[in-house]
Amino acid sequence: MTSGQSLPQDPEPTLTIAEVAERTGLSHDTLRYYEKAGLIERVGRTTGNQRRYDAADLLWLEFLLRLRDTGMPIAGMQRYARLRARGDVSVADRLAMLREHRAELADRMRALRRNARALDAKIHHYERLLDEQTGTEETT
Amino acid sequence: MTSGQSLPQDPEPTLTIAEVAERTGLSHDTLRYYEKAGLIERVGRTTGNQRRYDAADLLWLEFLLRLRDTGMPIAGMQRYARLRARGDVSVADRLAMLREHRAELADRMRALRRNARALDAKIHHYERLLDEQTGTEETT
DNA sequence: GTAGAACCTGGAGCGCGCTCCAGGTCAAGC
DNA sequence: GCTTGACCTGGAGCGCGCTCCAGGTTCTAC
Repeated sequence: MTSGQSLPQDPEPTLTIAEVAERTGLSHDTLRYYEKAGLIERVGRTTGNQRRYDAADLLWLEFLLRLRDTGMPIAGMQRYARLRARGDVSVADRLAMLREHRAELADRMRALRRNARALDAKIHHYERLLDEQTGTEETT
Repeated sequence: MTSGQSLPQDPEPTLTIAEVAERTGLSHDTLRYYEKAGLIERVGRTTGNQRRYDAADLLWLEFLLRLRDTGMPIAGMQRYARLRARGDVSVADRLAMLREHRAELADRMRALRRNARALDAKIHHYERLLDEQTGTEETT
């Protein structure tokens, strides 16, 4: 019933911060910062107060990274994390957030495609220009 | 021979900073900042030292915005602007920069599409989940 | 049991891309 | 010619998302 796809296997909190940093590409500092910022719910600890992450933490971090990489600011992720912490009652709100974020992403992707086409045009322009220059110089 | 498409009409420097701000969406401060940073070559001035932009300035600004909006940092734009200032001899270098930038843009767009698909999956998951919840509550 | 690496905390600092401010000059309308 | 709003400059400040630091604790290997 609980998830567990495509990841290590242990549902137990066994990953050190260094291992999670390695897997997510985040730095130790960023992981601690995200936790302090409330993006990650309090991570498990050893008796000696060192963090031990589990597979679910890793999945959640990967999701956060998806939000981040699609342009959601930390404040947005905090809002989402707070909703998530409230459990199933917040599913509708989370869905609304995701839909809105998805729509903004679509807008930005459209804009990028427009700009990419314009860049392509400029590149082609320069390619032609260079061909001419080179041709001219060769005949000199 | 000099350009002049799709824009006002006057090749003369007649646009005040306010007008350029309006057309580009940049603030007055940002326009001055870009000039100070060397992104825009010294803009024309009135005898009273006030800026007057011409159509070419506007085209260049629009191009800069395209670079910015596709993720090029200021330092990159500065490099490009310096090349441009050297004239035709730098066409090959500018082309190389544009190609590299275009390739990075393609990478980022690919990553965005991947992330967008993952978000869609999550959204659909929540939609199904919500349907179930709602259904359950209705029968209560 | 001890060395050395990994980890902890709170808080300061940084790079980026602007944005704001103070204190002045200029221009357009009356 | 005067007012008022737009503009000027140099430089300080800001919000974001980390990143670094000091000073201490814990873990691992020997």
